Amino acid sequence: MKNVNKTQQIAVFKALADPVRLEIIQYLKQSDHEVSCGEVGRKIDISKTSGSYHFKLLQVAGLINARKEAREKYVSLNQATFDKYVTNFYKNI
Amino acid sequence: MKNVNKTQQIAVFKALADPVRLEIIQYLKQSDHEVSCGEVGRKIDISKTSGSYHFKLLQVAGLINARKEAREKYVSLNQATFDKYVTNFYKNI
DNA sequence: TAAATAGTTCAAAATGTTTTGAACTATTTT
DNA sequence: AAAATAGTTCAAAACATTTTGAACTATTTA
Repeated sequence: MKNVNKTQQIAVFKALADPVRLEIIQYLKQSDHEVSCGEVGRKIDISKTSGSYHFKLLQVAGLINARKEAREKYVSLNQATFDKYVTNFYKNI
Repeated sequence: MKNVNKTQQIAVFKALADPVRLEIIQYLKQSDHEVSCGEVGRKIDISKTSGSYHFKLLQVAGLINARKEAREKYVSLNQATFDKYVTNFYKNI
């Protein structure tokens, strides 16, 4: 695999292989600006503990950018990771 | 998600989220012609039971085409599925 | 026709992931 | 200062995936 880290490649696909996380990603894409974890969690109706778990996984995979401001954590999609590990996956195998 | 089946979308990412299956896919891509399950299994050194399990998952996800000829099963990548569910994923969210 | 080969199926064991609730930290509001 | 809000951490429970070996079917070779 060209230029990609195999461990991250698998973390990316694992992160995408879940309906809750796909909903999160969907919401973040259509928001197209930073939103708080709480806002996302409310919209897709998951507990805050579960949200915390899923946001962490997405973050470790590099699929989201996260920034903590005071009490709140703001997240947005990291397009570069999608490009490198998803969009260009087939080409780079 | 535009034009994609959510259940298949998740099956695709689950199928890709495993090191053994990534090796299989890698081998199939560089072979660029049909190869038997046995040949792949030998190259990446997995038991035939395990191979059978992984090839089935790839097949159910639509990522490989499979054809049984007599004793042997020949497989190849299904590029259309990669295009639709992986390469175009971000665009279609 | 017996033995070998390719692959599948099944159930059990081993591993890994996700959800839950309680307890926690840090910040903001009353 | 107390209460409320946003999010994290932890351990346990619930659930899902993967590996293993034995038994099986079907085909080919000796």
